[in-house]
Amino acid sequence: MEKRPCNEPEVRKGPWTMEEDLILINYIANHGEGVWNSLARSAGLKRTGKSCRLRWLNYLRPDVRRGNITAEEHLLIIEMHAKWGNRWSKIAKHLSGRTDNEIKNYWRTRIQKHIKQSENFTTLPLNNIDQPTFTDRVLSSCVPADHAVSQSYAPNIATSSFQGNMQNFQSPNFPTQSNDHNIWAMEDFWSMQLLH
DNA sequence: AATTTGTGCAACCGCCACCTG
DNA sequence: GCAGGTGGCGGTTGCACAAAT
Repeated sequence: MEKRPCNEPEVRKGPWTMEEDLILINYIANHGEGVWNSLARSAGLKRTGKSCRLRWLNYLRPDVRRGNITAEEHLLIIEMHAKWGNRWSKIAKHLSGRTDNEIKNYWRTRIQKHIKQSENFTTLPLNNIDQPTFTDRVLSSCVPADHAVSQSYAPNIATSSFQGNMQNFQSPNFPTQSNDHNIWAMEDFWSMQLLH
């Protein structure tokens, strides 16, 4: 057993449970946001204020959108990152319902990875590059629409038992498939982003 | 079928700026 | 002006799951 000073409150870390989510949502519904440390204490959560704030802003807020980044959002992220660099919160403000954390993850896992791959390709002698194959790689490596729909869509919220417990709580809207309208080819994105 | 490797993402950490007494 | 508390931000880590072997 770990020893902890007896006057130091127990602090939970790691993944949030459904019960904790419910407590936080209900508390905020009744008392509003703000002063996160005292909120955590008052709500009876064994979490830091920071942890509560992060959980609320990134996952529990009713207006948070999760799931696939649309083609339009993808373009915006690239444009704004070119303009502002890693100012994720600033970028997130221009993508309604998206969080800085989500954009940051998206950039690192999809876009940055792709750019690295492309850099490796460009270091090859030109006559070694099979152009169609290169294009295929670009197309397949980072297509927003290829995300599994709701692949990780707020699993706690998505469960029916959770929704059953949540009166007056609107679950976030699923983003519409970008392919339903406005079809973009990845060449459009990367020609804009990589070639200048 | 079992194991290893790669990937995506939720959550934490550390730093800094701002506010208040 | 200073110290302590708090919020906000970007970077990093750890874990679960998928894909490859």
